[in-house]
Order: sequence, then structure tokens, then C-alpha cells
Amino acid sequence: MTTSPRRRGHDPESVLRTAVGVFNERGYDGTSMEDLARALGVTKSAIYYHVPGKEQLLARALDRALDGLFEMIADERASSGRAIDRLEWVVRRSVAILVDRLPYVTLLLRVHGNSPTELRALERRREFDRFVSALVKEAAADGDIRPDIDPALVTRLLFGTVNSITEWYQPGRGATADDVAEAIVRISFDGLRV
Amino acid sequence: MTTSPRRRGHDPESVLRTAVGVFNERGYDGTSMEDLARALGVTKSAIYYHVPGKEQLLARALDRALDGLFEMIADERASSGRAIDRLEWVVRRSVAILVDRLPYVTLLLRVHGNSPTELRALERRREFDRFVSALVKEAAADGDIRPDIDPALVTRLLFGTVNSITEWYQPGRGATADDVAEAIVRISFDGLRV
DNA sequence: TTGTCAACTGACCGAATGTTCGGTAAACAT
DNA sequence: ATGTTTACCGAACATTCGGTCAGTTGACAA
Repeated sequence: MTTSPRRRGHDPESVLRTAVGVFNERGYDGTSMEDLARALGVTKSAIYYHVPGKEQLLARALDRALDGLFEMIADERASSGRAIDRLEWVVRRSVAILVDRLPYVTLLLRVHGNSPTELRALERRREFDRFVSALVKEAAADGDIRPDIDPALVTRLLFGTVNSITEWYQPGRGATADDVAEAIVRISFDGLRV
Repeated sequence: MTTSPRRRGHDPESVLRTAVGVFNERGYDGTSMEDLARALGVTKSAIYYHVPGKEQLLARALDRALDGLFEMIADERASSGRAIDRLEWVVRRSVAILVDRLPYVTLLLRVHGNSPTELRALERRREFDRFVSALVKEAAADGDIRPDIDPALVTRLLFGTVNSITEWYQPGRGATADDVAEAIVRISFDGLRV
């Protein structure tokens, strides 16, 4: 066995998973430790045995989302080849990561910057955005994207579409991750490519 | 003069405007009445002279967003004519309303359902979504939309794109509302129409 | 000069917040 | 049987929360 089926109870991982679920239902600031305790079936104080506190739960969740995105753009396929093809690959992979780490990315996309933890996450997110933005600009310079729309606007709309997945996607219900990626690429790129 | 230039101080309208601004910066639950007071340059208690409370501020803001959307779909151009053309009109009008009432719609799109006020807003929003969803389904039935993508998915992606405007649009900076509407229609509909 | 009234302050309330801590029961190791 | 560890509870903590209320201020009318 890979995991020993010890006795009952929670661990840092299960607490995080449950917490992120509640954060997404009620919003991070709208969730009290009492809410988390109820969802976990324990008392408030039991949570502190497994994790250092509320903000650390958020930090771990946000890192999980951001790490996935940065691992992607570190891949060779994000940096070599024609820009328009790299862009399509990044869009497809982004959809896959969004769906795979749905609750974590959902949380990330709703961060406001109310704490050092949130500010740090926002900065990393902006770095990812800059990468994508440069990619679109390159594809436009290559003449592979319709020239009548500002590349900055294209970036916004394209990844606005991708990110909007977090607002409605439910695993197991309806379209698969590949279905969604395929639909976005078809609609957007058929409308974008020259 | 349309507005009498009385004396200094705030009124329910200016309090609402400022409050919605802070709500969008910090999130509704992340905003305290103390935060609002600071932004208004008055004491907490002064707010209660103009407005009944925090939740009422939210309720008024959400109504402002929702009223705009429902006035639109009550228009004749949303109900008569070919479905695909009605859809394009609704998309263009949605962008216009989103930009015109940006802070209010932004707040609406971030509602979780943590209070009766929020639940009521969510229900009205779902009603709007059903209208749009039916419109896309109709256009698909007319054979005016590519048949290889599920109409439900098309709806999600199309209005995911439109709604994502609230995440980045800044009035006066960059594209105008018409620019954005035009870009969305070109990209999406060139990729959608058969 | 006096009175009115819109607009606000400052002190305060009970409830809820995130977090800490002393204790404890059961499982496990020896 | 004994000690140790794991996972938890209950009570309390300081602070912040949304909200109330009696009073004050300053502009205006009479």
C-alpha cells in the first residue's frame, strides 16, 4: 500500500482540501474557523493541531495553483516553436491545470491582496500574465493573429475565457477538460487566426 | 441646475459609490465599516446617518447591476429577429452595461450567497443566464452556430468572456466599451458562426 | 439672537473573530 | 503494565465586528 490506512482523523492535507472547498463556497474572508471546524466535524482548536492557521491554509492553496502554472511555462513547448502554436499549447495546458487543480485556481483568481500572502500571490500571477501577454504579442508580430484587434485586448479576452471556467466547471458533470480546451481553441483561434 | 449644490458632506448616493469601490478592492466580506468610514473621511457612525447598514449597501449595488441587465432583455431587440442576431445584440449590450455600471456588476459577479441579499441576487442572475442560454440554444437550432460544440458550453464560454471584462477593464485607459464589444463579437462570432 | 435641523462625533454594546492552552482519551510501543 | 504519541476538546484570550445612541456642531431661517 502507498498510504497506510491508520486510524481515523484528519491530516494537514485533508484539512487543506476541505478548507479550500469552504473558502470557494463562502469566500475566504466570509469563512470563519468555526465554519471550517463544522465542515471537518471537529472543534476549532483541532484545526490548529494540523495547520498553523487560516492564512497558512490560503498560502498553501495559492501556491498549489501558481506552481502548476509556472511548471507549465517552464516546459520547453512554451518557449520553442512558432508563437501561435506555443500560445495554443499554453491555452490547452492552462485549461488542463485549471480543471485538475480547480479549487486552488478558483481561490487564486479571487484573491484581493488583503494580506502579505495575497499580495505575494497576486505578484506571481502578474508574472504569469506577463509571460502570456508577451506570447500573444509575438504571435501578432509574426502576423499569425488578426491585426485589427490590439494584442493586449486579445490576451485579456482569451485568458478571461479560460479563467471563466472556474465559475461553472463541475468535474464529472458535462464536458471534460479536453472538451473545454478544444471548444476554446476552436472558437477563439478560428476567430483569431488570419 | 439639475442638482442643487447644497453644502458639504455626503449623501446616500456618494456613500454607495465609495462603498462599492472599497468592496471591489477588498471584497465585501473583507471590508469593515471602519474601512468605509476611512475611505469617506468620516466616523463609522456617520455612515448610519445616510444608509441603514452594510448589507443594504450591497443590496442597492447588486440591484443596480441586475436592473441594467433585465432592462436590456426586456427590450424588443432581445426577443424579435433571428436568434443569432439577437445574441450578438445581447452580447454588445451586455458589454455596454458592464462597462457603464462596472463597479456594480463587478460586485454582482463575486457574490457567494452568504446572506438573503446575496441569495436573492444569485437567483436573479441565474434567471438572466437562463435567458441567454435559451438564446444560444435557439441560434444553434436555427443552424446558425457551429454544431460541433455543445450550446451550453458555448453560452458559458461566451459570457465567461464578457464577464471577464470586470477583471481588468479601466475606464479611460485603453479600449473603449465599443472596442471591447467589437473585439468579442469578431473573435467569438467569427469562430462560432457557420 | 434665537431656534431649527442636517450632518456628524465619541463612547459604547453584544456578538463574532482567529488563536492559545491546559487537559484528556484512546491507540500504540515497550 | 507503563510510557509516549496522536488527535482532539472546552474554556478562555484579545481584538474586531456591525450597529446604537445621546450629544455636538455649524449653517441657515425667522
